[in-house]
Parts: sequence; structure tokens; C-alpha cells
Amino acid sequence: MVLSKSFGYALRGILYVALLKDEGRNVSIDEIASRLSVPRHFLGKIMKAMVKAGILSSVRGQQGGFFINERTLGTSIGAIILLTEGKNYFSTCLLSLRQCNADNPCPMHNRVQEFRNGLQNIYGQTTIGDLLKEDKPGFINSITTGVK
Amino acid sequence: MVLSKSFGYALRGILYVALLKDEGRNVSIDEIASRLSVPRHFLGKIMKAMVKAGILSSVRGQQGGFFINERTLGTSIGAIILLTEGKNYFSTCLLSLRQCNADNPCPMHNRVQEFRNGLQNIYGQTTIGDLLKEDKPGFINSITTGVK
DNA sequence: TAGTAAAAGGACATTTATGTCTTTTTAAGG
DNA sequence: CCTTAAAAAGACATAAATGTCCTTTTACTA
Repeated sequence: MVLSKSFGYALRGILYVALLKDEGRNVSIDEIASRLSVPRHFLGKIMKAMVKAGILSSVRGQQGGFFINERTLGTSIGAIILLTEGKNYFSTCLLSLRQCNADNPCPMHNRVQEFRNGLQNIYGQTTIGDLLKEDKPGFINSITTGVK
Repeated sequence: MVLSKSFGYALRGILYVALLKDEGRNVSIDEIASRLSVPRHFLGKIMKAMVKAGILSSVRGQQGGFFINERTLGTSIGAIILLTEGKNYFSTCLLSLRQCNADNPCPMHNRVQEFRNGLQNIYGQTTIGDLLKEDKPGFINSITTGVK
């Protein structure tokens, strides 16, 4: 697959929390999971990972939940990919070869590198805050209708 | 971006057979699997799928094995991706949203579409024959050293 | 300070991708 | 024919990703 389901859940989850940033409340995992139609406990683990990575915050207890912190809006999509897909996402060889890089390219390497780099740059430059700025009327809807 | 192991096996398998096209013999699954260091039976299924799709040929029995046919060299990498990843590989939404296309784009869609299209075009235009033309001394080696 | 609501944590279950083994079919060669 | 070597087919096994459930910790509230 292009990106894992975990990535989609993570991005939609953090976006949902960020979208509600002016409501002055913490957002519970129950609310997020039900609005995004995503498995509650699985999402919980992913949100927890983002909290652990410091790009989102949470508090336990009554009135607890998730909320953005000083890093959230500046977090790049690439950082979330790193979290869910691991550090080799943009460098794994397309032919599953051991050694494949600019010095020792596989038969596909040079042909696609330009576009892989382009994608990586876009992902690295685009932040949660950037996506929020696109907040058109349909934006919330566009993240709440998940696939399957 | 990031393709399955099955795709890597398929491409390396068909390339290996194509590379030996002038030897005037059929190439057995045992030879391919051992040269590519790929699971024999798993590779067998993938090769069979390519035969079924008509982009490669095979004969059973003694002296049997795989060999290229009139379509092999003109087969695009994209066609093999279609076989191993399914028809939605280039159109699945990056946020795992149900509806995401040019008319109804998700927050990421427009930002990455240029590069996704670029990749898709490269994959669609590049054929097995094109890769063969790169047959430098290290080419066979470059497909035989698989990862993990 | 007891009750409650929330995240965190961990064990278990299911599904999908990957990998292995055995049997069947088929063709060539003696 | 009979043996042999090969792909094809299908059953089974393992690993990784995804999903569910239960318990623990923590903070608010009454």
C-alpha cells in the first residue's frame, strides 16, 4: 500500500484535534474515533504515540483528552510518516534490493528518484498548520469520511 | 511509493528470465528463486500470475520452465504494479478517505498529485525492454541481491 | 475522599501478506 | 509405456498489520 492505515488514522486524528483548537476543551478518544469512524482502541495507541513523540498533548482523568501543543501546528506530514512508517519509508529500494542508492542504484532508482524526492519534500514542508489553513466548509467532512 | 515484496519478486523474476532470453532454454523456478534468493514457492505463485496475465510464458514437464513471449519486453512496470498491488495503487487516498479525487480532493490530494502522476507516468512508460537496455555489467547482480 | 471519566498499558483476536509443503498435471526422454 | 523433471494447484504455517477487550493510572468533581 502507499501509506499504512495507521498513518491515515494518525493524520486524521491530529487534524481533528487541531481543528477544534478554539473550543477550549480536550477532545476524547471516543469522540475522535466515532467522528472519524475509526477503531477506538487502535486509534488510542496511535494518538498515544503522537503524544509520546511530543507533537500532541493529552491529560488523563475527567475532562481529560487530547489537545494541541506548541509543536502541533508546525509538525510536518513527514514527521507523522516517520512515526507510523518508520525511517526507511523514502529510502527503501523499490525492487527490495539490499543496496540501492545514488551510488549503487537499482534499475528503477534513477527513473523515479526525482518524484520520490519531490514527494518527500512536499511531505517535509507541509505542516498540520498548513492543512488547517485550507479550512473550507467541507474540510471536516473530508477527514471524517474514512474508507472501509 | 513503497511497493509490496510481491512486486519486487515479480519484477526481478521477469527481469531475470528476460535477461537470459538469448540462451535458448527455459528457466526453472528453482534457478530463479535460488539466484534471486527469494522463497521458491511464493515466487512460483507470482510467476504463475504473470503467465496467467499473458506477459510471460511457461511450459510444464521436463526441460520446461519460463520464457519471454511477444508481450514481455513491451510490458510496463505499471502493468506489473497493477498485477501485484491492484488497480487502486495510484488512486488510493493518502488520508484513507473514501472519496478523494480531483473534483473532491482531500487536504493532501492537490499537494502530491503532481508527483503521483509523475511516478505513474514513469511506471507506465518504462518497459521491461527499457530496463534490459541498461544491461551494464552489474545489472544481473543488481537484481540478484535481495533484501532480508 | 469517594466516585467517575478519561488516557495509558497490556493481553488477546483477527486479517492480510508472506512463506512452506505436498499433490497433481504435463511434457520430454529413455 | 515408464521415469523424470518441471509448472500448477491447493492446503497449511508464520509473520506483520490491524482491531478488540480488560485492567491500571490519573485527575476532576461532588
